[in-house]
Amino acid sequence: MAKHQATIKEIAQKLSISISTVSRALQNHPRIGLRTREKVNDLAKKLNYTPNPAALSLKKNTTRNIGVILPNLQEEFFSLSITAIEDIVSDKGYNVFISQSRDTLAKEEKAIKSFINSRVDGIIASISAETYQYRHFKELESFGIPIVFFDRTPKVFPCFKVRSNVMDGAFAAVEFLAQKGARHIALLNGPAFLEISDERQQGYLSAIKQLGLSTTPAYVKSTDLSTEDTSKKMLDLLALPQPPDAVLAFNDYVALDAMRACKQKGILPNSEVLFASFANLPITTYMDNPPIASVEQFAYQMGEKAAHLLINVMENSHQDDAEPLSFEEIIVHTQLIVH
Amino acid sequence: MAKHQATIKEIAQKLSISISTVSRALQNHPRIGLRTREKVNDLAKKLNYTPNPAALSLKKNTTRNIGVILPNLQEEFFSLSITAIEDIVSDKGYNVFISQSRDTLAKEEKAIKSFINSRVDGIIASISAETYQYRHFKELESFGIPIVFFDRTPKVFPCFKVRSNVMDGAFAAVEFLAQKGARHIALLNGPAFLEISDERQQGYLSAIKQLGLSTTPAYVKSTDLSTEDTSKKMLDLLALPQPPDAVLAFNDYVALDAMRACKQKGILPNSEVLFASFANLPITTYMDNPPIASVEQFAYQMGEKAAHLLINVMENSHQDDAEPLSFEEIIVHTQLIVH
DNA sequence: CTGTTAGCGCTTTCAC
DNA sequence: GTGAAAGCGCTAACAG
Repeated sequence: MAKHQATIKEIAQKLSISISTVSRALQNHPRIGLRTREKVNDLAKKLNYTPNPAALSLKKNTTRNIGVILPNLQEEFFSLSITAIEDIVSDKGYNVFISQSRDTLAKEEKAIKSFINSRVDGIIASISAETYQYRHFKELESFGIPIVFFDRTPKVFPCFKVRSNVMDGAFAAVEFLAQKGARHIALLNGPAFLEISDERQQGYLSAIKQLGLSTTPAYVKSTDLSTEDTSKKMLDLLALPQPPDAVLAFNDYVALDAMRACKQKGILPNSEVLFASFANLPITTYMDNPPIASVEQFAYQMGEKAAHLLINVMENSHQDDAEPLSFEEIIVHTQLIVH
Repeated sequence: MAKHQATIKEIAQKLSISISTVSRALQNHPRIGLRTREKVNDLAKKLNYTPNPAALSLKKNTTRNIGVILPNLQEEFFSLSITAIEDIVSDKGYNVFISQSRDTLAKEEKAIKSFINSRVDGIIASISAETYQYRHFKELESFGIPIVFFDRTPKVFPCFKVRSNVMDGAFAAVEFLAQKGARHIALLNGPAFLEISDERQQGYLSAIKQLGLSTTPAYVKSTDLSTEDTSKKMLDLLALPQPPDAVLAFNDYVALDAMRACKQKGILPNSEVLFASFANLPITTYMDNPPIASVEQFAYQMGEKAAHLLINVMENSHQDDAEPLSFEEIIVHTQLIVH
């Protein structure tokens, strides 16, 4: 067995025709004789020929590879969305490079650098909990590499995004907690420079207001998403003169960490303090006492949308004549799931 | 901003020297003048030059990309191990393509095909629950693409593998269950064509024997790892004339599914039927009633070993003079963790 | 110490 | 309908 992939040249030699004829035959070029075309295709199949992507890449200045940067794959939300991305783009003949930032800016920057060096055709990213500046993302522009942000989208700077309607979700969750009797509802939010933290806060505040409840700045905490910080912030809430009787958490993991902190203080989650959160992860269905409600964010669908959007942008930017697509924001609806 | 990556040619032109001089300067070739070398390196840095991987690939017949095929990333075991793989190989300048088989043979075959077409330098794979034949893996050989199997390794066919010592783990788990008072211990095992299912069974049987307990073939079930099949097999166990008072499950997810099936039958897991399992996944620490013990398999370390092994094999196979490495099997120790 | 050249695998004008 | 040749970006003999 030849430890070797067949080339167009070999096919040409074996068939005593020219390389260009083979190339054209393989592409079903109309001006190639039917007989030649068949001969070539047959031999190609027999030799397991597939074009060398490096050669194509050099020629077409495109790699058919995309990069995906996620905070971490241990979170089911992200593993679900990368599954969707993989499903969509592999259908279109793209391969997926994976890179986890593990919620550090440094790794995120490294990932971007590495993807630039690899000449990926595009990137999908969900930013790290530490990311407060976007220089590394801006750099992509100078290389003409499109990027679609996904779920954890940056504030201020205009870009392609796919995120879910967490404002509505937050509103619905607060409403539900109030309905369950809560009067002092706290928000255990994520990092402040994330757009989706803002959205949660807006939904939270507007529900509080509309329901005639009250809140104070001390009821709104921001965790860096680490177990330690989440615990700390939860304990801060519990130490308040008037501790909350309900907490809306940034996501299910934050809720779980916060609930554990409660238990350690001898406080029963969901009886003394109600918990609601975001993501509605499948894994919580195995828990005896999960948050009483969670805002479903449809991770898989979000991944699909992000993938489709990126493909659109990439295919568009390939035609030099076409105007660059203007930045687009896709908002996926949410749905409060009561457990 | 030029939507364009700098090339060696541009550098050469701007510096009025030849392309090969630039190439050599960039590689710090000894026979290049210090002044030239500095000039080149400075300009390269200024232009953000990085070599085009497609060109290198064509030249060196190597892509610096590896492929990883896993059943699915939702399982924390696999997301942990891919993290390790990523950490190790990216350090060595490799990129990671990801592909999930979702426990189907068809997707696994597709992934292999796609990786062959992409000319990956090597593959790490954990086989699907359906994989009973290895033709697709064997095909890699004819292309000289090395593969390292990982955790879910195939039986019979010789290859590079990294797996954990689940036999010892199974033994320890059964011993623990017996110590907790169990006398009728069942094994809810994984797919039969997996080596690691065999190992579990051997450990289980030898512990049963050594402890003077008894078992019957009806106490040994095999699930295809789907929630449905696991439920069914658990219900089968419960329907036995003498239902087991303890179950050793293939992994934590299987245990959780089985425990849920018990609850649905009104049977309290871990009081009427004790559960132990494999993997010891971090997520179970959030559960109020997880399996009472789980065999830690050190997913991250296993990923590291697999990555190191693959790198060794790849770097060795590059030197045509070198003998091909003979197949090697790395066994990672396990440790029973009591919850 | 540096330049010229061929070639990795492929597409695509340009020719006939 | 088919072939010759240039070129994508880079490395590595071979020459000097």
